[in-house]
Amino acid sequence: MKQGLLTDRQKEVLRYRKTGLTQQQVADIIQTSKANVCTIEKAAYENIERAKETLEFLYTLDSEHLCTIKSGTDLIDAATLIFQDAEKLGIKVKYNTLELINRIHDSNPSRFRARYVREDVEVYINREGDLFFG
Amino acid sequence: MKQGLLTDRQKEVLRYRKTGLTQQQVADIIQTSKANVCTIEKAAYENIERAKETLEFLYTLDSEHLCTIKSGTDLIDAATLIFQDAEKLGIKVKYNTLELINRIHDSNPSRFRARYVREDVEVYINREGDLFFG
DNA sequence: TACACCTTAAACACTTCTCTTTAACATTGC
DNA sequence: GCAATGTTAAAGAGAAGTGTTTAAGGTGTA
Repeated sequence: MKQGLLTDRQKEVLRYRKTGLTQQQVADIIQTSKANVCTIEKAAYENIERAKETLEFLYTLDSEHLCTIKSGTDLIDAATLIFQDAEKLGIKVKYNTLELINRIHDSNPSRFRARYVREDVEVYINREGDLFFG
Repeated sequence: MKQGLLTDRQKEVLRYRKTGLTQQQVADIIQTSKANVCTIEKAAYENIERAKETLEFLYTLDSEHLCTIKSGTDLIDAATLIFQDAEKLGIKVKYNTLELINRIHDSNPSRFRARYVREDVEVYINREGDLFFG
């Protein structure tokens, strides 16, 4: 079984690139074309994305769906909604309003503009009162 | 491109199993053998491991290993330990104790129960004092 | 012992990923 | 313009992962 998602080739490229080398320089070192370095690097980042998505799924696995924050909602109203729905389930949310709003926003900043939600956000909660946003 | 590392089949099995069903019951529902459910479930957990290893690699790419927080440690003691070890390396941690505890906890809430660590957590630090937990 | 539950190994068809080359296109800075 | 950097698409060979069956081996418990 492969260790991690990244191949040796992909790690090699990422390490060299991290030191500041250009794709061409890396290509010269590992004896291939710069186009290939680009492809390998891209595949590596796609794998990293997939790894993140996988762990997100894990979080939602021991959580249950709490509510959906509809597009256009004000973040402050969203927080109120979350507290209400959590209370219905008898779960105490681990965060206060300010922390909660920051957490929602940080989960994927591009989904918000100013205080407003731009696209539906699914909210999950576990028994400890942790929240996840999908 | 597949979304995440897990196949639909693997997620399906994990979800059913999470509800408490036996492998045989899941097998009946998804119309296959219990041996196959076992195989799929195992593959799913291997994929989850690989996802974790992948992100660990990412952290280590521009960070170095700082310490390991042992299972059973109190989060407050963990924070103290981190500050001490960072000082040994001559690196100033970017966070105060409260922020630090929140960051550790948020890195993967399921690894904690109340103030205690449920499984070992690897801690990485970079020259800017950013912390990562694997 | 018998039963329910879980795990493992081998084998197979099938699909997907990986690395590679080649050739073209986009962006930036001189 | 042109040189350097990075990106993309198409195509192919080889490698790796997936779901499946069958058959055997564990573990725990009534």
